[in-house]
Amino acid sequence: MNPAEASERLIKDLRERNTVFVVCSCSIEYWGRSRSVVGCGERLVIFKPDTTIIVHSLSGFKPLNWMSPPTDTSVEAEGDCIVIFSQRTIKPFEEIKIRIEDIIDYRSYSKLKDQEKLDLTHTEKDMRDYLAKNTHLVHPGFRLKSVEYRSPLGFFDLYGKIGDKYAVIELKAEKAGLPAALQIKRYKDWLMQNVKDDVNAILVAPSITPNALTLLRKEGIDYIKFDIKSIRETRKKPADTLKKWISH
Amino acid sequence: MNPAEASERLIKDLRERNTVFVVCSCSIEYWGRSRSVVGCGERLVIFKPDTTIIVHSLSGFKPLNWMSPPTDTSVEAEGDCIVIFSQRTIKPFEEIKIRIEDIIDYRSYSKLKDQEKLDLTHTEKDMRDYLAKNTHLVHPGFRLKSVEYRSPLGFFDLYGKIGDKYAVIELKAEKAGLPAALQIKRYKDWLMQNVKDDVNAILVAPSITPNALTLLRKEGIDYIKFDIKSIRETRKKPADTLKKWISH
DNA sequence: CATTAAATATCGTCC
DNA sequence: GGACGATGTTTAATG
Repeated sequence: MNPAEASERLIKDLRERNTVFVVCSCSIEYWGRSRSVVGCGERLVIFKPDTTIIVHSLSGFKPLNWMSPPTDTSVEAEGDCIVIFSQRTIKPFEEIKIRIEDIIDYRSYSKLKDQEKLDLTHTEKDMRDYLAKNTHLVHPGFRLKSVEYRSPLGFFDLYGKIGDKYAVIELKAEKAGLPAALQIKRYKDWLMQNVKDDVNAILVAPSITPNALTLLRKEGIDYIKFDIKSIRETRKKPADTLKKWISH
Repeated sequence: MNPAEASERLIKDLRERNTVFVVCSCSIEYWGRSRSVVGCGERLVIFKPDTTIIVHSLSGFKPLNWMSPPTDTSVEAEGDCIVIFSQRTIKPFEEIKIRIEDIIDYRSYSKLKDQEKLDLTHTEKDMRDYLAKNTHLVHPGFRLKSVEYRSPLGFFDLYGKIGDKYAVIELKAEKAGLPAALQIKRYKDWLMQNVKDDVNAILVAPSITPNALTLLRKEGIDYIKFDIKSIRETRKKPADTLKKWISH
């Protein structure tokens, strides 16, 4: 398979929206939100049916380079190389040029199917839903008025009253840091200025950094320890399937 | 290749730190920072030499599931399936179980090599370096004292004086939003409380959201439009290589 | 190891 | 399409 043939095959595969996997030596240039250049090395290039392009190096979670769909892509042989040039067709406009110098393996797959959706739980959204139904865990006297209340300063995760006082609740599914503390501080400040002098503010999180806790103390904001992971066991089992493994 | 044989081969490949690429029908469970479950579908599974595991579905940039290194992984045949169980050996501890029901393609590669490093430019760091050398672009009278000044509230990108007044400069390489505006506001507030009454604060960014600009106006903070992409052309060319494409 | 901030962040959602 | 916030964010730098 010479460069011209390889180009032809890739063009055909991309046209047919096949999934393509190429192990190759390549160099890459990227222009867009930032710019990047990398010299020749052996990498894994993936073309997905939705026109996503991903280039993985041999280490780490993050791709070396990538293009998010929708992209337009051209392929051509250029001497001993195959040059792939791809442009994103919506904002932010981006471009990538992959110059393949040596194909180590080329695989393509048609008609791959995946109907299943990922069921992700124990996120901040789950925490919000759970505490909205179990308001006593926030405070015995908390009366919920609104979930995700849209204030000019941002969303109040939970908003309501405790006795006569308004109460704003900020939730974090993971350890709360300074940004979270500052966030609820400005919610409290805003409420005290614009709604009523006396306001309850509570930060709910599984843990908190010392700096954040100090700030809360100073500002008269409560911290409540709560971990959605320890409460919820709503995880579904993976769907059983009737499909059998076919031995060859 | 039956499940027992496939397991053996995968175990061998993982032991030898080969790069492995498996196209298969699989279901996946994840426990860790959150939890996820997904039923059986056709996906691309990548095992990297550094023990990274990535599962890509047929669309989108983001993997369906993944494990960041370092991980320990076990593989075993279980009836018609191959079950891969992997645990992260450092914090945060995480686990993934991939149940492969049908292998469509199995490829492994040894001795892949990639020495090249990505050269990324036009980032905030580049912008900082550039403006530190061209302070007049921030303000004709700006005298730089410190880059990345460590204050109790965080880093001041640029810090110095304009005339008698202290000046704090916050840089954004992309459009500045509310978070950026709030960030420099609290820098300014802190300086006015702890250093001196009168402080210059300037946000430098290529563009800004209306909300953020309104807040800056209200707070007496200046906004300067500056785009590092329009200034810098420091991008290197990809390294030429002597390696020739070998036609078969 | 914890904290902090940037990132080609990506992604969803609401306006 | 812009703006805003969560993310299994990841990654790097630094104390």
